[in-house]
Amino acid sequence: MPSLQIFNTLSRSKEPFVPHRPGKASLYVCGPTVYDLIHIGNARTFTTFDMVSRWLRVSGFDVTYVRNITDIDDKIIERAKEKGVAFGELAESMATAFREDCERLSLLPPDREPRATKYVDAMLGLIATLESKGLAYRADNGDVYYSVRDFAGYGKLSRRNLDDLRAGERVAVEAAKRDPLDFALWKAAKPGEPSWPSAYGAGRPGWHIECSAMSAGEVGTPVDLHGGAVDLQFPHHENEVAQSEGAGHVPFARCWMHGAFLNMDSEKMSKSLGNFHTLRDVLGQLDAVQGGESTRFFLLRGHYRSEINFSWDTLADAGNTLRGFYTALREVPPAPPKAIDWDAGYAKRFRDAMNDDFDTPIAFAVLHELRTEVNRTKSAELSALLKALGGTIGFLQADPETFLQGASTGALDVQARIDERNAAKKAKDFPKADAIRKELEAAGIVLEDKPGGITEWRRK
RNA sequence: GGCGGGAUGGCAGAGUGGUUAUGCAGCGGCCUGCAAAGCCGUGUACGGCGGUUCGAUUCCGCCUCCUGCCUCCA
Repeated sequence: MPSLQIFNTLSRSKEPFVPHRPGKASLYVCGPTVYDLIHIGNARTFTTFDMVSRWLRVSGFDVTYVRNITDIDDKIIERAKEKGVAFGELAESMATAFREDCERLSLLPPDREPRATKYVDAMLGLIATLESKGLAYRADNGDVYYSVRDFAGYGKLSRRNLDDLRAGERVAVEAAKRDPLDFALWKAAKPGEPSWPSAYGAGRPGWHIECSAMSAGEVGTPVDLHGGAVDLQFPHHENEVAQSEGAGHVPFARCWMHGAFLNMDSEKMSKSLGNFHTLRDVLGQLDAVQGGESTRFFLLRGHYRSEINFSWDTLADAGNTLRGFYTALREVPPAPPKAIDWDAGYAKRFRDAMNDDFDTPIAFAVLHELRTEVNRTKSAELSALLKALGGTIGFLQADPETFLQGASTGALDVQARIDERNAAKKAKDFPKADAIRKELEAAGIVLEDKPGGITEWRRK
């Protein structure tokens, strides 16, 4: 049986997944900085790792999934100031919004969701260790920096040569740094800013140190899998490695996973380009019942290491495809669930695809073939298998009728109109029956006459 | 300047040295009072130029174009 293979950024190749402790799997994902609502690109990354954590569990691992919340950071301070609220208040409200957003996409809550503000002591401990090893220094401005050139392995994750980097090209270099590439571990507090007491004076943690501290604190080192989107590869993850391994946690992570971007019109989303959608914007345009899973499907039907392009058309396309699955489940009600036999047929092919670096496009192709066979054979067993396989990565668990009928039809009493139409049909008044069909279609409702005089309906 | 990803049929999206996934949309057929759903059938697409090969979309070289990172970034 081919075991799970994962593309490791460290080696730039697929490797068998072998956790540090047999049977256990630890997964640490860099979570949101809670200064604003998440956008559809963030949603892609979190959905990817939700899929990963589910598949690890299905594969039999005892999984500990950690996804932190960064609730102290420059952007939070800045945004809170603009809004005239305490930084903690803003962080709390955005964390709540994040939780709601995750639910809409059927993201399971992680096992642990540590917050940076609860880890300040651990971060300071780490900084002290780095200082004692000569890897950190206190600068004249009160900040504490990591001395990048003193860590021999710097650049090994992102494959960068220190001398090739163009530090300061886009952002002014802080004058207090010994080397432009050094990064802040601890920032001295400016007046009015939130701060914590420390041996370096009042201040707050730098951006990268929290993940080093929280990962080690929650699951120890090495963590089996550490994930995020590609943009975190450098500098964030590179700096995490420098901090943790510099402090003696070697290796910090056994396998690094990086998800590709979701683009807008083939370009990276960014606020300055104005091509930016929050997840809420997107879901707000979609059917309230179908939108969440349709979006999840849209996000996972491409491979996680391939870029995907956002457009309303492809989103709608994903929704159509998903409806096809639910139609099959409606027409052929699944038999009671039972354990999946992974050693044969569709399940084996599905598993082999997922085990090949989470190849969801192939996995869905298998599901499509299974769907066709369900429709052809009307087998309740196969229908149950379809639902079960979909369920392993968080799909097809809704009631088919509920899903297909979508959100509220408002004041329209669909069933009353169907009854009227059926009466007309019985009286052979086909013009009237067709008029009712057209009227409902104009309202976005499609009627499907079934044998035995039953009429079902669904959202167009 | 350094390092990286990619160009596949109308769209989305895999994969492979030769039988060229899968889906959505379209078209034809069956079914239906008409539809819808479903099933069946249908589309010889792999950026350009060379090379290796009996044979390349798949390997190699060059070129063109798109795109990412180089301390805000999912």
